[in-house]
Amino acid sequence: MGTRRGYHHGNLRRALLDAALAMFVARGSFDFTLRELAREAGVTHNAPYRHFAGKSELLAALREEGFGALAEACRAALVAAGPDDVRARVRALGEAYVRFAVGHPHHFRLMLYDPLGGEGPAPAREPGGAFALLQGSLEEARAAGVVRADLPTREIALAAWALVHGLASLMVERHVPADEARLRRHVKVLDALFFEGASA
Amino acid sequence: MGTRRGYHHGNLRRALLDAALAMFVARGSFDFTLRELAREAGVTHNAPYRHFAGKSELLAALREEGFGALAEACRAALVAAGPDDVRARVRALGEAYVRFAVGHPHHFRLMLYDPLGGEGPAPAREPGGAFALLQGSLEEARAAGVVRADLPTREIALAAWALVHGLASLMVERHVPADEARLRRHVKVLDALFFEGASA
DNA sequence: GGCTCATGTTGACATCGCCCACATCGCCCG
DNA sequence: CGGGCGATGTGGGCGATGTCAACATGAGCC
Repeated sequence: MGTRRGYHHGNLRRALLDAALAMFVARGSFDFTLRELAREAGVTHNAPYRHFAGKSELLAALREEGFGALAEACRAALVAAGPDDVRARVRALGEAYVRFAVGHPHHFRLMLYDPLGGEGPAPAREPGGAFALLQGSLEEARAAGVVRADLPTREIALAAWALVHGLASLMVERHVPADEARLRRHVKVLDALFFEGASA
Repeated sequence: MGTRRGYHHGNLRRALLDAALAMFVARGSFDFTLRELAREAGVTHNAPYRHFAGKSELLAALREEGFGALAEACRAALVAAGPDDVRARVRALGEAYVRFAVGHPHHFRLMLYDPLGGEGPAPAREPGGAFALLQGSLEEARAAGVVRADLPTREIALAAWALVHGLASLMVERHVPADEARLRRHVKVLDALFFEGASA
């Protein structure tokens, strides 16, 4: 990790982010200390301030990374699902979303846990474009005529997002055991709820 | 608030909890300080330790209260919905859940945000019995024959919970604007997804 | 080769969490 | 009714933290 060669570290920013992530994988919480990260990186207690204005800014950077990773996971799931079966694409998306959350619970929590910005105007930031992907896939599916026709696409998209995000959240917070079987069943339910006819 | 009459405060515990709640309504975060709460309550920096072993224990107490309040809100919604229309009962539950979250975002966040307990065995704590209520209502509905028949009740219950919890979470985290219209539409979607035939 | 600016260091201060011993007071029991 | 005891709050202290300001170092560019 913190293999510095001389006076300068080389890539302290990265090292700090990694240390922070490792820190709250070890504990369950985000209450690490900046000085601790500095020590971990082999640097004095003030070096981090050259890269982040404070703890909150460091967390924001991590959050950003998390959003990126989630979006990437979703895109990867889409290409893995192939372009043909629009219905399978939606399922793949939902599954990837939950799987990311369960696989990176700390990142997911952090992303979820923006400090509320002080009640200001709603930022309306969305988790890494995942919702846009989902909405797009649902539009494909609708165009293909497999989506149930009694609800507008926009509402279905929000419901699908909530369904998936809800399970992810419940599993990450361990209100529901995060086992594979449950995940698969949930995706099937999602399929049954939003699509018409038997699943593939 | 902190109207103490003499050496003793009278109800410091309550005062501290209220102060803590007020504190992260003011800011957006839980990073208040115990000393600050003590000042707010008009006692010295060590008095809180007579009531809570530390900050985490105070937060746990608040969480507990939140769970209680949520369960109460759900029960109230059930009685308000009346005993007859089992389908309306489910809708009322979902609506109450989201409404609670939107109405008490800090409490909801706090409840959501259990420090992960250090990766130990899943506590499987459920948000104030809300899930049990939902499951019960869905069983009523199934017995009445209004629930879609192609999915087991257990799965439907989990999906309904996820759907509702997901929207609550998305709204609290402001990924989705928390307006009334959206809430109502979402409840309608929930109804359409899980029940058969047109809604009342 | 020297300048400059980003990066890291050193020192300092107010504050925090938590530990200690001590003070005060409500309340029970004789 | 009065003494004592346990619960509650006080005061002081220690190590650690976040953040500020001044200084040191060295990489890159001319």
